[in-house]
Amino acid sequence: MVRAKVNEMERETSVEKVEQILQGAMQEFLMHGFAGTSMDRVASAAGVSKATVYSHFADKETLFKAMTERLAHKKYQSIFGSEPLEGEPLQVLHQIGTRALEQMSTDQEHCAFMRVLIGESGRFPELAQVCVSSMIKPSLETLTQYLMSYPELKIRDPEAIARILVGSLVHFHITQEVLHGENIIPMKGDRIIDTIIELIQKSGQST
Amino acid sequence: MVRAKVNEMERETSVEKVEQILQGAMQEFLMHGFAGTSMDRVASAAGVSKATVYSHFADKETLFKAMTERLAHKKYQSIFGSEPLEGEPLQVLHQIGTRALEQMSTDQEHCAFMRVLIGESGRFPELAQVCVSSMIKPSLETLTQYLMSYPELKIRDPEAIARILVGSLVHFHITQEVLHGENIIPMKGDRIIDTIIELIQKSGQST
DNA sequence: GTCTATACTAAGATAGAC
DNA sequence: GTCTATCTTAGTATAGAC
Repeated sequence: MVRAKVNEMERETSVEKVEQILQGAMQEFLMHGFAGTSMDRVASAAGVSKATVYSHFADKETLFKAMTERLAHKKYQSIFGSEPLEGEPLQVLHQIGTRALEQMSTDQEHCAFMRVLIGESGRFPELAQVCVSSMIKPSLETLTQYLMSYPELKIRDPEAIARILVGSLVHFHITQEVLHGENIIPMKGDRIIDTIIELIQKSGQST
Repeated sequence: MVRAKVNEMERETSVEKVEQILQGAMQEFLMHGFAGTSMDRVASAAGVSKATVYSHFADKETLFKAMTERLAHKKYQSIFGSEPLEGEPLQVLHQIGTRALEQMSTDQEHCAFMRVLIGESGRFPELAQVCVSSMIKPSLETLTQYLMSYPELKIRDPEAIARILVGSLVHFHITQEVLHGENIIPMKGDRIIDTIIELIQKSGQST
């Protein structure tokens, strides 16, 4: 009885440490990238000793991968995890776009995550693929499914439209916030969304 | 006379070295990022000693910035430097899109450059802005001007359309090649281009 | 201007005490 | 399981010879 309790507590303590380490790792890796991050700083940010970090993660690379995969899942949830919207399809698309832009520009973590993911994709190709599978693919599929469920929109290639929609918004985010272009090529994000919706709408009317 | 000649030769030798160093720096920085690159390897790749590198560039950061700015200019030229296309506007747009996708997917350097630029944009915000000014802004402006010069296309917001066009294609490149998603979410780039052209065309017909 | 050799610092990883 | 202290390597930058 007592023995079991102790084991349980030990396990919980350990889980807490792992959580702390992942938090600290996230903070440092997101800020400085893989090569720019030192294990000393990770340990310090996590509030544990460096040896403790190494007792839970074999090496820097393992820790980095664990951190990134967890974050990919979290980021996908934060954009597509909310309950599905109901209503007129074009209006729903408008809301989805607005919500996505809002999410990306509000969340500083998202900016940092994009930098690290893309920046390290050459040295960690499998990791980039995990993120494609767990974030981008489901996003595109969800959107495609939605578009296909409204034949009255008369969309000839829903997959391509989904890519155009996502691509335009993500690229807008990259130019404005990730690359700090807000003051150089200023623009309201709404114009992108409005224009795409307008294009989709009119393409359905024509012919 | 002789004195001038010697000066000239010295200067040329020096310019050659600078060129070598920038070449070596490009190779290393593009492959390993800023923090992941060592000045030893840069010197080695350039075929000069480390001290020579430091005699031409104050420090690692200065060298990195010089390399990046030069490359930004080069990349812009390679996509928008070719002579302007003539012909039916929608067909020209199609050619521009195809050429851009072709360029990006053929040129391995472009992939690496995107990784570094985005990956380091948090630590080098001014550098990212230089690239926005010298690559993205002129690209968008050129396209916008082109779209505006054909009022028969009946484009309501040319700037937004330019962003959608560029954004869709660049994001496609990012998902497929930069993030290695080709086998996870396969798609022919032509579908993106065809669909956008179709949308523009139909939006002009409608109403 | 360019090289070799080196000073100095920081980083990844581990040994050994508790 | 966790910590402090330490080993070892590697990296930035410079001094001094030619």
